[in-house]
Amino acid sequence: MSGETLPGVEESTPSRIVLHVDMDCFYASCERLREPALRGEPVVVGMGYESGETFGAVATASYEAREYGVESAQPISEALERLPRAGADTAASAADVGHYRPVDLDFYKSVAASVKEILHDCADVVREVSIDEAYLDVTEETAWKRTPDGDRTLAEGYARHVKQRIAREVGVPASVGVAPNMSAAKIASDHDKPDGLVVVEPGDVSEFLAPLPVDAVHGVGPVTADRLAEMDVETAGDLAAADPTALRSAFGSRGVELHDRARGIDDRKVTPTGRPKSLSRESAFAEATEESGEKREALAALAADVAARARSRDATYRTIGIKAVVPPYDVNTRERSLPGPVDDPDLVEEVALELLSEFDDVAVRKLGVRVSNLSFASGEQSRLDGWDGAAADDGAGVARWSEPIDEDDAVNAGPEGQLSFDDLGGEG
DNA sequence: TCTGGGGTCCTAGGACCC
DNA sequence: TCTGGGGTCCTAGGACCC
Repeated sequence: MSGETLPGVEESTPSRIVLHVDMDCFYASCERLREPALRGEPVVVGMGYESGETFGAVATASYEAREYGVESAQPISEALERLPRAGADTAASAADVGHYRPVDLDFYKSVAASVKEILHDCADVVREVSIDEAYLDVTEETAWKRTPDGDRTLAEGYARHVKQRIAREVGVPASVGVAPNMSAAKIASDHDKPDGLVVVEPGDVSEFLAPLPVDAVHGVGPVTADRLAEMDVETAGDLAAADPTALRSAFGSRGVELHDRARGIDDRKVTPTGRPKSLSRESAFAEATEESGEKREALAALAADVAARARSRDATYRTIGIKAVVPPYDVNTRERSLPGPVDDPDLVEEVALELLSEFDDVAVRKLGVRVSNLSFASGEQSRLDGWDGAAADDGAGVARWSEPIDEDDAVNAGPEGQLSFDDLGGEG
């Protein structure tokens, strides 16, 4: 029922309308965009994969490829066992082959930018979560009211409009979820992939969620799902009915949050995409290595890369860290904070190598470099010039600075933002 | 499931300060 | 001096997400 509030929940404002837009197997869709012969065929996009090779991991598998058991994050070698490569001289029948392509992130970003243009055109507030996913608050653009024939809500029509614009103007499929909050919208978009459109009206949220497996709730991963199962919590409905005190003692504040989500309660506002909190780069060795020169060389390259990326984004950093993954899979992190923010590639390398020295005598399978405690002190003005001012903090409808930069603060350059407006969309 | 890369948030102990 | 409490920062690790 339109406008109905959840039982027991004080709601002074009318229900919001949140869209979650999730591009279907986005990388594969992008490959099909420039190679239409791939439409309807099994497509596998591999990262670290090169044409004709067997190394790398699956970044995205099209739904056709998934039929063969190809999954995201799978080693390419394993994917190839389940779905041989087209064109290879295998014994497989011509019908049971897949098309393997290496990741081409620059191209995907260009496609994503077109999609995001449409999204920003359709909503005042857009939160871009990743290259292929975004939340839109469209409360101002449409309504939960039903159409005169009573068949559907205006919100559904609006969501269909967004979806069709993406399909028509960009040419890639999207699944869209519509609900009165972010959590439910996210689950709704996931509910009927690919090319889905699922609307959950206010008042129907708990009922919609109840039968779903508990890990459909955002924030419930394998570890939490196992622990919940031990508490006989298998579905979102079970979670909603669980004792919040027990959840808190088992999971802390997160437990309470998950309980709320399962009950259809999620008061988070859709806020524009913020600035990054950290920048990192990591890469795995073909096999674990103990050789010092190899490790140092790899780490130095990662350090240079991260530093360059920070500079290209006008970011300074106060903390430099490394990650060293030791077989079988022990993730070690070390970091060091500096007295003040810097933009200094040599220092990133120096500190990273110092931190690495602790791992001189052990074999590592993967290394990473990370900078954090970021500040964005310069270059904002020019970057804002391209902005049309449509996006806003808190949905207030105006772009604004929170406070003028204070000279003293600027000198001391604290880690937290001196400016509180949000970036339009990173490097999209 | 023996595992690729780029992120976010939370927790928890210790240092340090008042 | 063996001893209270609150707050913040730093570091390491863990869970989760796409």
